[in-house]
Amino acid sequence: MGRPRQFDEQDAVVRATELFWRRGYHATSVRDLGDELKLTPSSLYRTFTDKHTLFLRALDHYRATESAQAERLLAVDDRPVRDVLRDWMLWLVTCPPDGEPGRGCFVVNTATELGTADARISERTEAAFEVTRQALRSLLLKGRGQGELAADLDIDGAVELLFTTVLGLRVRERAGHGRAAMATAIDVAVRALG
Amino acid sequence: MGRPRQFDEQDAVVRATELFWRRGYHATSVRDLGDELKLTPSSLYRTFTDKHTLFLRALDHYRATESAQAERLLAVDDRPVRDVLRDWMLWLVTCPPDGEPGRGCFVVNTATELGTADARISERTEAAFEVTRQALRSLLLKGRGQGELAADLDIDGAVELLFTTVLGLRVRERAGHGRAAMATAIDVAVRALG
DNA sequence: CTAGTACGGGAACGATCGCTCCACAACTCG
DNA sequence: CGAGTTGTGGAGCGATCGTTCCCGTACTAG
Repeated sequence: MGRPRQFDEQDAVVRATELFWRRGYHATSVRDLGDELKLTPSSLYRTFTDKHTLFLRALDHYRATESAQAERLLAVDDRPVRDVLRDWMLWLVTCPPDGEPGRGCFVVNTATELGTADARISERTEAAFEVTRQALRSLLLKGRGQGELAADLDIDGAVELLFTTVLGLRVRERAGHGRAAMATAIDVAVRALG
Repeated sequence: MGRPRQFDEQDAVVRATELFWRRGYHATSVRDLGDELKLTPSSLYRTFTDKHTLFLRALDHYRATESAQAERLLAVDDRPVRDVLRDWMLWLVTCPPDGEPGRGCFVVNTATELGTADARISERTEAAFEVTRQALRSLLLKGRGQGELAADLDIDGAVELLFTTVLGLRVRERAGHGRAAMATAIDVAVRALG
C-alpha cells in the first residue's frame, strides 16, 4: 500500500549505469544521478539505500545486459568458430557506435578505478571476468571438438591470451584508439590460434 | 632571492605520483596530497599551481621513470629477443612486488578513469602508449633482422597484439589477478610470434 | 469517510571539496 | 642594518559532497 512510484525503477538503474559507466564512481555525484534519473534525493535514497548500493545495482545491470548480448553473439552455431570469435571481439570494441567518445567497458573501468579495495565491487568485477573466460573456453572447446582448431591446441593458454587481449581492447576503446588498429590486433590474435 | 624552500620539489612529485597512482585523480583530495607530501595548501598551490597541474606533473614523472626502466630492460643486447620481450612483460606485471594490492599502470588507470575528455591528459597517455608501441616495434625489427623471428613476420600486427596484451595485463594486475595466469598469457603471446 | 502507509519535493545537515588570503618567517642584496 | 622578495602556516572562503528530515501528497484498507 501507500503512494505508488512515479518512476520506473529499472529505467532509473539503466540511466544510473550509463552515468557511472561514462564518468566512473567518484566523478559521479548523487546530484548528477538525481538530475539524470529525474529523482529527488529522498526518492533515490529510499529506493537505492545509498550511492554505493546504486553503483552495485548498476554493475549488476551492466553484467546482465552485457552477458545477454555476448551470449547471443557467441551462440551462433552455423558459422566457423574463428569468425564467431572475431565478430564478438569486434563487437566488444564497437559497442557504442554513435558519435561521442568511447566508454570502454564498465567492468574494466571500475576495476582500474577502484582496484581491489572494495570487496563487494571487486567480487562483481571478478565474476564478470570469469564469465568472459568461461565463454572463451567453451567456444574454443567447441572449435577443437569440431576440428576447426588443432587437436593439440593449448586451451588454457589461448583463453588467457584472448581474455587479456579483450581487456586491452576495452582500454583502447576508452582511450579512443582507432577501430582499424584494434581490428588488426583482433585478426592477429585469432590467427594465433593456428 | 627570498626564503628558500623547506621541501624537495622532485620528492613531492614522486609522492604525489604514488598517491594519484593508487587512488586515481578524483579520489585523491588536495588535503590527502598535502598530508602525504608534507605540504601546506599554500606551498602546494604556490609550487604546483593547482591539483590538475600537479597531476600532469605526476603523469610526466611516471612516464619518465617508467620509460627509463623499460628502456634499460629492452636494451639488453646479448640475449634472445623473445626472452627480452618475455622478461619485460613479466616485469611490467610485477612492478610493485611487495605486499599491498597492485596499482596497475598509472597511465592505463588514468586513461580509463578520465577517457578522452581532458585533452592535456589524454595527449600524455597517448604519448606514453606510443612510446610502448615503438619500443615493441624496434625490438621486433631487431629480432627479425637477427633472424630470430621469421622474415615474413607481420610486424605491425604483432605490435598491435603485443601492445593490446600489455594493456590487458596491466588491468589484470590492478584487478589482483595471479601472476601465474598472466605469465601463461605472456608465454602464449611470445610463442605466437612463430 | 478515516487511518495508515509509502512516495515526492526540497530545504538543509555536517563534512569535505579545491582553493585563496594574509600575517609572519627566512632568505638576498645594497 | 633595512628594503625587497619568496616560502610557510593555517584560518577560512564559497561550493559541493553524501545524506537526512520533514511535510504535503497519493494511494490502500477497513
